[in-house]
Amino acid sequence: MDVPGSLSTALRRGTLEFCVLALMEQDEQYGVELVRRLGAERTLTTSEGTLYPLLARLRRAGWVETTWRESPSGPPRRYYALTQHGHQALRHFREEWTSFRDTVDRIVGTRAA
Amino acid sequence: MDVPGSLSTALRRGTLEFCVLALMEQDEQYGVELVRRLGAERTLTTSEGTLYPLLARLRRAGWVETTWRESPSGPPRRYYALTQHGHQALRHFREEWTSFRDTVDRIVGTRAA
DNA sequence: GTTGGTACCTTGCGCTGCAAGGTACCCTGT
DNA sequence: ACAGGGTACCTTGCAGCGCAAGGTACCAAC
Repeated sequence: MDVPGSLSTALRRGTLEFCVLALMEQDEQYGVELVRRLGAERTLTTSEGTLYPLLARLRRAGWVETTWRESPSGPPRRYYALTQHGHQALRHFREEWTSFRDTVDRIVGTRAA
Repeated sequence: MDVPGSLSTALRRGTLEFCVLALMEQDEQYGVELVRRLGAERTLTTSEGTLYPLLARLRRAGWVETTWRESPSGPPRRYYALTQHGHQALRHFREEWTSFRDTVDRIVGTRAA
């Protein structure tokens, strides 16, 4: 499928994970809310089929902890919050991303003004 | 393997392809030379096992054309040059990348100064 | 008690980067 | 002539991630 969005799809790889961490940095978040917030970003729009396996990986990596909480209306939600390792991973990503971004900008000639 | 480079590995996905196109934008290039030039970029270092399949995809996509040329010393080289479709794809990527980059910068808080 | 909304998760697929391995050309030295 | 090292091309099999599609379950309202 070469739909226009497929380019973004490839770009998301390896980045989405840390965007999700960043979204949980301030306050704990639950799955559907994360899908909604990512959906608000054209280039990060994704589906539950992507997000839940991703969240499971974050849990297995020890980067997030989860807590079940009642919902004001509807089934209970599983809330995700960063652990210390999660904060550390996010810091590491920020360095790695900055370096990567600058390199790509230089090579493809899209350096920010 | 969680070697430090594995983070970059994931980031490369979907970007490396267009960095290669950009490297061929001015002058035609051959495989080993591309590996060398990418190797000079810490965050883009890759191997022939990555590059040759990638170049084959670019050819199949009609983004590049190739020409065999004699080498001053050693076996002949296959040179790659962008087609019109290749230039178009690169232009499209520049827009997509810029948008993606800005979104990630905003969300993870790494906006360029 | 059925319908619609919310919320969680899994399965199977395709694509891409990688390590490792393989083939072949060319020059130099013996 | 031929062995060895450098150069150059390419393939195979594996692993990881995003995705579409499908599945389960809770809750409120009618």
